[in-house]
Amino acid sequence: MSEEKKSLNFIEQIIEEDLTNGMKKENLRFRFPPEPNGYLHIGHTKAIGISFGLGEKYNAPVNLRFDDTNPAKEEQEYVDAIKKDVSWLGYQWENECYSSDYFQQLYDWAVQLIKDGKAYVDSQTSEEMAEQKGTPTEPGVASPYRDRTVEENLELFTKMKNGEFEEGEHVLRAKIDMASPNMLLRDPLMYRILKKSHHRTGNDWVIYPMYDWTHGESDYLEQISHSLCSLEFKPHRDLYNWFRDHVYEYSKSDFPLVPKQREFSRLNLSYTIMSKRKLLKLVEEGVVSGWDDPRMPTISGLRRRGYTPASIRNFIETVGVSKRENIIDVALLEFKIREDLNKNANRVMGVLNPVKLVITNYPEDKEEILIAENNPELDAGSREVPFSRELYIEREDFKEEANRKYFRLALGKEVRLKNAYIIKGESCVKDDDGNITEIHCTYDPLSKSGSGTEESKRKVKGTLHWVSKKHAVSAEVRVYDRLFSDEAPDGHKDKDFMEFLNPDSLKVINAFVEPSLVNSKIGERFQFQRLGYFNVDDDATKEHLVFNKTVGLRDTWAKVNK
RNA sequence: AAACCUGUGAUGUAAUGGUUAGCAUACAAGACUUUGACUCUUGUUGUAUAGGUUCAAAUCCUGUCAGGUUUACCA
Repeated sequence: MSEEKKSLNFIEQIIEEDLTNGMKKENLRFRFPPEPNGYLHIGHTKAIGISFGLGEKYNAPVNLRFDDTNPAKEEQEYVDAIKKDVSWLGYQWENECYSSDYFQQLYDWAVQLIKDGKAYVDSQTSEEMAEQKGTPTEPGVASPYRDRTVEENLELFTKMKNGEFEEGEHVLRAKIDMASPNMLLRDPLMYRILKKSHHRTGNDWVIYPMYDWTHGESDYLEQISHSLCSLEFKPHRDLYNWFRDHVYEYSKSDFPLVPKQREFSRLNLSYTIMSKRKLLKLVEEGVVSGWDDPRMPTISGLRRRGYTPASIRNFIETVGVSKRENIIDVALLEFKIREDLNKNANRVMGVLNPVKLVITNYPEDKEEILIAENNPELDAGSREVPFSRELYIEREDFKEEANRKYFRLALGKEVRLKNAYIIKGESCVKDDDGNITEIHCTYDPLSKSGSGTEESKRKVKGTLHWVSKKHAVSAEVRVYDRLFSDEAPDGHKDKDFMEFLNPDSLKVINAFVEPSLVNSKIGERFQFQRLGYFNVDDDATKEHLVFNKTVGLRDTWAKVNK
């Protein structure tokens, strides 16, 4: 535990600096502010990890705030899903907040701004306003309504609030600077009329505050010390500060602390997309089965896929925080889940691509119960696995002839059956098309695993997993591949991300697994030895087992074999 | 040719002017192995570029180049 050696990321450095400049540690407060218009994805876990991580590090409160200022897109379903996902990741929020709870306060402040000549009602169309806005290189021009009197503005704004106008007739704008090089400062909108029911406030309001007017003030009301967001909000910072500084003048006695916005780069993962809008499209077009499809980069998808909260948190930790654009190799995420599951998942045997193996010198009616260790990494005990004359092994684990690089079963070659005996390939049976239907072998009765005999200690190069044919339990196994075939599916200007969909991202297999798995529970995770990590899918029932392949084991042989 | 932000191996990040630029992943070679896994050992690749300041620059300054962001009644 060398605390002093651990380096700080740039946000931690800012906080440390604020602390040395006199900010009290008790005043540290953070927030995670999702809009409830979709499910959380792996990209959000970075933001979650940063703010909640800071909360843990400084023992400071972190609010979960729903940024719900657009009734057209937000739904309770998403609120529930977001809360579930954040909790599942293992974070606890101090307060559950809603921007919509601040609508009245925001309105009151807006009225004050109008009275101070800092805001006005504009009555042009959005097209007209867009035209006046100018471009980054040319200044904008003032709206003809910019100099309305305070009285007129007040009257119009009140009528807007009272629902006396239709959508689009008027908006409230902050009066800042139409010539600012920062386009966001060219009299940004504060309110628009939206005659839609809100998931929390119902029909109480027909004017809704815009993001910029809402977000910073919500931070201020909650007395957030550091408001952390992603880089695309950097240009908003000037506006954040403008609003904040005015509101502070109105309310500093009640709310003395001034929040500070800082920006970090968002997370991008290779071979996937991270846009809610695009993920929604995958769901709506039925490309995936839902937001929690195991191929989705959503938290709910990863959860269903078999990822653990710890693996995701470790991943985020390793990725770090900076201000540069990045694409993180999905291999790192896979490493993190393997690392966790290798340590914690019990080992079992299952055969995904079965071929029959007959041990010709094993007695017809004999059955044995063999002992198999659950997890060599842990003291996780052992289980019983039935063994008999006829087994299933993987089709890839047998070749009639093989070179010395091939460690598996071949005619005349020996391998060990995991937890069982050493066998030797003798012959195989083929159908009319030349496909192998049955493999015949002989076994060495003295080589039984753990028996302590000389024969049992013999080294053979290969070890195969297997399932006793008579005792095998059939199971549906869903094998996933990446959803997109391109490293950056939405990184092409000339091509739509849908063009890169991988048609083979899901394969459904009928497999045979060892009988101990009939008692497995939904969500339970296992290592299928030599194959990978699998978990029990939500669709599984007692009668019909369903497994998801979380991730394969690292496979050096597959690389050599290519 | 606007403003702002960002450039460190393949990827991500560290070094906060001061030893051979560290760590993780990835990749490669080997050891071990009743999982071709895990673990262990070893190895390859890097400070965008040109100047400047300094005894000393990845770090500070200037130019160049490259990438990103901003022109929603979305957040």
